Amino acid sequence: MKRTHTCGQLTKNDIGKETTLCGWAHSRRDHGGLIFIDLRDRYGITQIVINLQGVGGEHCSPLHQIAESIRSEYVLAVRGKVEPRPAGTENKKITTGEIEVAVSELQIVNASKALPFEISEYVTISEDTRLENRFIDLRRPEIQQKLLLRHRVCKAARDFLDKKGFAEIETPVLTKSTPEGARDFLVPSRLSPGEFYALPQSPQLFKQILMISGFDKYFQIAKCFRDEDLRADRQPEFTQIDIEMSFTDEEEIFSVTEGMFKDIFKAGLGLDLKTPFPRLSYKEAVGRFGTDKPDMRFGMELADLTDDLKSAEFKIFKQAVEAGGIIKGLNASGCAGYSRPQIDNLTSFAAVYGAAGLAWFKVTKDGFDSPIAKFFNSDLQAVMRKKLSAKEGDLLLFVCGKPKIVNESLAQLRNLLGKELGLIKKNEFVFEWVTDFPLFKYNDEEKRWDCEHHPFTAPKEEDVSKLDKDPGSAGSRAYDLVVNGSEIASGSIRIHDPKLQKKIFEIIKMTEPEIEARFGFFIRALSYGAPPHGGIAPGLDRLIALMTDSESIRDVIAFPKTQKGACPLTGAPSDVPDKQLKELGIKKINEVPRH
RNA sequence: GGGGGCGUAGCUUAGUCCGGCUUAAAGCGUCAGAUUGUCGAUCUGAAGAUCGUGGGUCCGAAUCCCAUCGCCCUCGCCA
Repeated sequence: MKRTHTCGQLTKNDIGKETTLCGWAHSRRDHGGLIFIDLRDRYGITQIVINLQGVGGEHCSPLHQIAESIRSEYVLAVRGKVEPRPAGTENKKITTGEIEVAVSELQIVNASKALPFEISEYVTISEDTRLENRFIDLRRPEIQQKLLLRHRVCKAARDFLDKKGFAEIETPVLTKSTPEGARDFLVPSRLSPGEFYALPQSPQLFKQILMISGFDKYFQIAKCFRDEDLRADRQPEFTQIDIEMSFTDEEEIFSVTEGMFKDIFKAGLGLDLKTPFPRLSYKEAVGRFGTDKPDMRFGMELADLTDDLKSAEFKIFKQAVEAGGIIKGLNASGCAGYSRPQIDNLTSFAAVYGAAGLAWFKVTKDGFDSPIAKFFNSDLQAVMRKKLSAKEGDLLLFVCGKPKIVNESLAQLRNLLGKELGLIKKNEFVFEWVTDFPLFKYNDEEKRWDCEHHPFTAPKEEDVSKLDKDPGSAGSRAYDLVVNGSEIASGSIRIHDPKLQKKIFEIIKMTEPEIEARFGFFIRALSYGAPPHGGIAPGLDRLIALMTDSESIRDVIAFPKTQKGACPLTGAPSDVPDKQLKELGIKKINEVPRH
């Protein structure tokens, strides 16, 4: 039997039609002479009815026997007539709920063993079990909707970019290891024993070479690989919508990206995004929110009180400022009622991000209530109130110390409080561009400069002259797109001058032979007429997780890995036969016995 | 590498602090039977558990101790 309709398609407009449906037996409700089966496919559920009276059969009729033998998740093909449900028995929860199919022919296409877990919206199954049985888990409509949304987003991105003249070009998955950023996944080469390919962390160099080759506007929905520890929002392989263009500038890249996101949100969620997205500089973002990816769905901005409070009689603040630190605070509005344990929780939360402590002040009608209030005279208290727009009933929280720690811990506190205080609306997406990043950050451990973004990012033109004497003051032409506190895309205008590219490598303390060995091919490419170019790469997995309100990107990846990088379904990674290793010239290190 | 949480029938959990009325309990699912308007169907009955694994303490361990494995969150890491 060939299906004529899907299980989500038939409505009262189809009443009277003959139809053939194929799908899975979602549930069976057996009333003896009357059997209902919910037939499910990815489009929906249609109730089919096997009625003894209707077909003039008896309990032992073949049709009835087949219906009785059906179990959960059997694959069925049914032929029958679309009929209205008797008045009062309509199911308003499903789109096909006004009709049912009276079965005249019923075929079990394939049986199913009893399931390891129910496909039901009413039970939460542990992720472990779900991933081990992903073939069943992926039948859950909730997951199917997420993957189908992912498809619509990819298609919208492709269609948009195609319309704008971008060409999708594939780049290698087996490529050259260019460590410097994340750890590479390595693949041993059989034909060159002892040598390795690396899986790309991104198609960065290839897309730049495509620009050099004149492809002008490139994109690729590209798999990227990084061998680092996993998180809820980090998988060892992930997908980017990788974009690069020549003869371009920030403005053009922003507008292309904004147009693409407009189409993506329309196609994925039916939402109309307002463009252009607001912009703020790195400096402003860190100043106001403590982070370069602020969640701008709510306020609660940080205030810098370093100069105001360094004179207070409070030793901890004083010492922190003398050591080159800063003092910043935020106003947890309306939280003066927090108990000591609640505040202790906030303190230990901040401690996770390195904060040595949390100074707090409850604003009451009699002034500040805090164990350390006595160290802050009324003038200082007035300044604190003013800078944080505090009113009675508020709770003021301060962290002092190294700027990085103060900003990071307060930014995290702000996010936590934003959630806890219900300042965040559901289904709201607030976009912002963060621009004007510094080009370098200092690496204390290795006593050298590191690239803030990556070494192919162009410095601000006016800062090129600063590179020699004061690299730390140089700005970059990098930009991030942030949505609801998540970095959702990152990019830059690139370096197209081979001499400048070499200089950047030198600043990050790469030696001439290292540069040659790792990036020689790329510098050579830049030397043959490289056009100015730049691009951006939205992370698809995080974007879909955000759009589907998923806790983890594992929910928007069909076959994700666990925290140890394992695939519970296939059992990867796994041992391989010695023969395979031998061919690759690889020897196992004998396990050293313990004791 | 560090911190935290979890692991008990196929699934979801209770029991674990404070060892013994536990013959390890329940709901869902499964299996058998009944059932003509259900849609998380219902009713009757049944089967189903190395309490993650290994070791130890004890008269006695799901429960206490040690080790180990797995999963999740997180710091570091992720140009």
